[in-house]
Amino acid sequence: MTPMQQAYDVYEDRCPTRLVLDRLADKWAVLILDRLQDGPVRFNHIRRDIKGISQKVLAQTLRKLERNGLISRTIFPTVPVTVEYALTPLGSTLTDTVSALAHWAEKNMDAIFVAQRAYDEAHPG
Amino acid sequence: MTPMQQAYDVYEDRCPTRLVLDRLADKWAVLILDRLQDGPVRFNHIRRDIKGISQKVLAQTLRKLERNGLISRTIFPTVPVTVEYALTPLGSTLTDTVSALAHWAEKNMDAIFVAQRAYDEAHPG
DNA sequence: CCGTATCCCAGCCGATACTG
DNA sequence: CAGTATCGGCTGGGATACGG
Repeated sequence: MTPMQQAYDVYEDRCPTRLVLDRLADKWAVLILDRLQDGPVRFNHIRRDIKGISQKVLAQTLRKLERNGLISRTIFPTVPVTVEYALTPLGSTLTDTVSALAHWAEKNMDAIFVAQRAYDEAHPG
Repeated sequence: MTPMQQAYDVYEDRCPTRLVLDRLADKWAVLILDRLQDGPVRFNHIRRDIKGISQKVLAQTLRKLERNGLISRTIFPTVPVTVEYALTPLGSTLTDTVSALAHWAEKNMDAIFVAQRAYDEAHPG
């Protein structure tokens, strides 16, 4: 049994890899992390930049990322209130790691699309 | 706008990173890929090793991985039939990349759990 | 041995409307 | 500006049963 499998048995739903993957799997999470790489950004600024995300889902996703210590939330008592989101050091190291995955994806996307077409032709219906 | 965001705009649901992430996000996918690292394995062998997965979900997940060219499916016309699943070269390079993520997760799991506890205490209810 | 067919439910996500 | 409340659709996954 490999470490990965053992980890899953031991931690069950607390397997570290699953924990991280579940966070990254959120439809907009990686995009949000990416958006924060250049520095702190306000809520509606993110909303405008990431086209198609709703207020609810943006708030939800930000909460999850915050709860896992990947981003920070800072409130400025202006009128009206201003809130800034930023990568934590932890979140910053994660985006570095995710970049490797993104590079793999870009490098191999053609191979994946070829495989998909081949599979779909070989399995009609 | 960063490359990642642009990629999302251009490819929409065909963004390479999302494509890969969606595959890895399947609850059992990474565990299956991990199980195949030592060589080809038969269906029920995987099922036994990965405790808790149902036949339906195992079959489903294997199909998705196969469609994306990450694993191969070989049928031996024995009686009863034997089927072997194995990592493709493409799948093998992906698991290498995923290992980096798994290492990050293990290395930082404590920090994540601390963040979660802190968040939950700061946000009761 | 290797699957598919069904039914069911929890959770994600979207749209819309409303508030400090 | 930065959210919450509500409703509703869709899909991933679990349980169970059946077929080649």
